[in-house]
Parts: sequence; structure tokens; C-alpha cells
Amino acid sequence: MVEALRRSGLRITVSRQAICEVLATDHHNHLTANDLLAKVNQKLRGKVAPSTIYRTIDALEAEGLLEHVHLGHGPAVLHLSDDSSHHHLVCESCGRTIDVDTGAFDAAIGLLAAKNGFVASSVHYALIGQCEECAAIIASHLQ
Amino acid sequence: MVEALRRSGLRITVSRQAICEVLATDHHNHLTANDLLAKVNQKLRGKVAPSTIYRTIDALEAEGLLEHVHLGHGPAVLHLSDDSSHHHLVCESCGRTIDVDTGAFDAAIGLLAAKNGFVASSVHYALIGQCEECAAIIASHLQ
DNA sequence: ATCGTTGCAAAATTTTTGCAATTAG
DNA sequence: CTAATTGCAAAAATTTTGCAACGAT
Repeated sequence: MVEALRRSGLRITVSRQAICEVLATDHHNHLTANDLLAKVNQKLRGKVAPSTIYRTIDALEAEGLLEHVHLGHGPAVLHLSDDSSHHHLVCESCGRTIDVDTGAFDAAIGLLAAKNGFVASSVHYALIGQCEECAAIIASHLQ
Repeated sequence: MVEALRRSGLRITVSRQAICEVLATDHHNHLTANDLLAKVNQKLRGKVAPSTIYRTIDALEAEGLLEHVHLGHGPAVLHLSDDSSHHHLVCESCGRTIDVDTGAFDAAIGLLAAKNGFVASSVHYALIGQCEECAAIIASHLQ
């Protein structure tokens, strides 16, 4: 990740290095920009500004290394572009995100997307709905 | 929609009536809360506050009549809950939303969701990626 | 030395909340 | 009359931008 930045002529700063490290370590945790900020500042003892986080996210996205998605409501979460191991089921009630692995899903979506000249982003299929528990709660409220 | 509100013991005000009318007319246009506010105020000559829009959206969502989703980036868009006619392909580059009709998509997603005890929301499958044109632009930038 | 990058502070955007005044039922 | 609803204004939450100072190359 750092090497890819360097290759693109972007400068490697302490902040960027820390950001890349945190992303490499924790990218599977659906980090928000704020989570990333907190972890980076924990690592660097509070030197990094939110704007730096957002600008670095932008830079990484421009390099195609990172993407941010709004899964359901709330702040965007970050994903490494090469992490295509799973998709997301997002519960609209509790915000829980269930990861599911690829599979037949890809085939169906690939076909659909191809018909529209659409290039599906590797990790950004968010299927929004109700998770098992919230669906049960809602059902019980309807008696 | 208005009748459903009344049935639930909620009060029918001029604002709510206008909101429901706009939603009934324009729901297929991916209205944002702001769009809705503008259209309602156009109809009512500028009497409605943003908070009223949001609170009415909340009320309609609580009744299960409406949902709001974040399709890609930017503000949330509104959908009537019973509009299950299409799904969305959202371009991360230009924000364009392509509607595609249901079909095999549903089968694949239904299966996947069922395996996880997940109840997929009728209209909220956002497939995020690049639309044909943006994909071409990006490809050309890579030479 | 250059110019990309940062921090800070201020702004923009979208949504939420408190509260007194209004109004539907 | 009563309690839900509204408007207004202020706040919250997330993200963006301007600008002078800094620092990687």
C-alpha cells in the first residue's frame, strides 16, 4: 500500500504510514473515518487531524487502493479494494453488518451488471434489510 | 398512505398531506429529504420546516410505509416500501443511479439472505460500482 | 528549493433536538 | 381540552475547504 503510493509519486508521511498500517490491520472491521482517526491518533499520540484522514482516504481511493461505502445509515466504512472475500448484509434496525462469502451471489450480480455496462465494485454489495433478531422483534410488535 | 396514518392514530396535517402527495407522485425519482422539502414547499408556498420533513419521514418509516436508503454517497433517498419494482446500480464516480428490474437477482439474493436469517428489504439492494461511462473514463486514465 | 501535505479553524451538508406556539381530534 | 405536531433556531454528525506552515523528495 505504501509502496503503491510511492510508485504514484505521492509522499510518504508519518500520518500516511500510520493510516496504511491501521487499514492493513483492521480493514475487516468496517472502520469508519472516525475509527481510523482514533486508531491512528492512538498510535501517533494525537497528532493527526480529521482533514488528514479524509484527504488520505481520498488519495488512496484515487489510487484505487481503498473505497468507502455507506452501508445502511450512519457514517461510511472503509474497505481495501482487494478484499473481495465477502459481501454485506446490513440490518436497518440495529446497524449490524453480517459478512457473507462470495459465491452464487457474484454470478448473479455479475450477469446483471454486465447487461447494463456496469462494473461492479468488488466489495460493495450492500444488501439492506432486517437481521434475524430485529425481524423477530418487529414481527412480535405486530403481535 | 394518509389512510394508514389515520388508522394508526396519527394526525393528518396539511404538511403531512402534501408530503404524502409528493411521495405518491414522485417516489420513483429517488427523492432526497431536501427534494421532498422543496416540492412540498412549492406546493404549500414555503411553510414547511426541514424538521417537519424529517419527522414525517420518521413517522412514515415507523408505520412501515416508507424507507430511506443511502445509495452510494450523498444524502439518503426515499422509497415507498411497496415499490419493489426495481433495484439500483449506483455509480460511485458520477452518482448516477441505474434502475434495473427484479428477476434472477431476487432469487440469488433471497437464497443468500435466507441462509443468514436475513429478511431483505424490498427495494434496497444497492449495487455499487462504476457505470459504463465512468468505467471508460477511468480505463482511459490508465492509458 | 519545490511543491505535496499537514494542522487548524471555519464552513458545508445532512439530520436531530429543545421548546414554545399551534392545531387536529 | 389535550396531546400530537409544527416552526424556529440551535446543535450534532460527517465531511470538505482555505490557508499558512511544514516537510518529503
